[in-house]
Amino acid sequence: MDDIVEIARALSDPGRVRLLAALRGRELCACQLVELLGLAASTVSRHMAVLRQAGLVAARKDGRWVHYRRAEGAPVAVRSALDWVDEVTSGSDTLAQDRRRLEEILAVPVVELCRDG
Amino acid sequence: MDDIVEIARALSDPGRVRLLAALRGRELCACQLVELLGLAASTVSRHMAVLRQAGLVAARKDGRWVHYRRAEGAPVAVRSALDWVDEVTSGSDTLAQDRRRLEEILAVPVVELCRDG
DNA sequence: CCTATATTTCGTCATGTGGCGAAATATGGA
DNA sequence: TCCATATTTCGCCACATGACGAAATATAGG
Repeated sequence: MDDIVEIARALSDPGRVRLLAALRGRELCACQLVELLGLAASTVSRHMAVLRQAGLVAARKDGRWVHYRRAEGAPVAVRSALDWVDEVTSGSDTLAQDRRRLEEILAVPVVELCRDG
Repeated sequence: MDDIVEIARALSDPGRVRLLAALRGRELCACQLVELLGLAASTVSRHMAVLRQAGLVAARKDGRWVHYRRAEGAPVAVRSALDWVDEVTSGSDTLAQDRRRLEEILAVPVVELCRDG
């Protein structure tokens, strides 16, 4: 039961749901996520730690950058939670806006994005 | 998105998950839920208010008693959330214990249960 | 009408959470 | 080696949350 509660807790914040939605089908580095949410890097880092702790996302370190992606081969609780998020977030206006903003972010080289903010 | 977050928040407490699990396939009155969780009546009442606010359960007043049940004909977000809970809680030890305890509680007439606590 | 009782609301307290900036920790490159 | 920079950890503050008991609110029944 604790795992369900932990997963639900991870999903009980708008920022974290936006992060999960952004990570649908792709890998993003921390600075891209910071840019998307418009929060302090430390705050986003904490959010990602919560999502990782719940088993929803995985991290891969590549030099100075950390790339996040959704968990693969995760237990059923996690997988169905992610499916639930996808199913339910399809009609959200905020997330549609995030998707557009993400296109802009992805157009900028990562190095430049991080340096200039 | 707000609805997802609200649902997730409602599920992010062990007591509330236990309440939802107990309400699977049956209606229970407040005092039975109080007895099951072993918390103060006021606390359980607040939990039920949270679950109701999220659209996960409905209440029916019958004289002095209030009977709670899972929401029916609810939006997709709610229905799939409940499915997720059922899917994921099947192997929980705490909830198995709750089911046994619930059998005992159901064996006692409601009037007597409320009066004696 | 008055009492008993089932439930909710309210006030309070301890604890958890989300935000930030500053400091600490890597790592790539000069 | 030393510097720039990407990320995390830490300390702090404001606010949300969960617990309780007491008080308020129904309602059944004498």
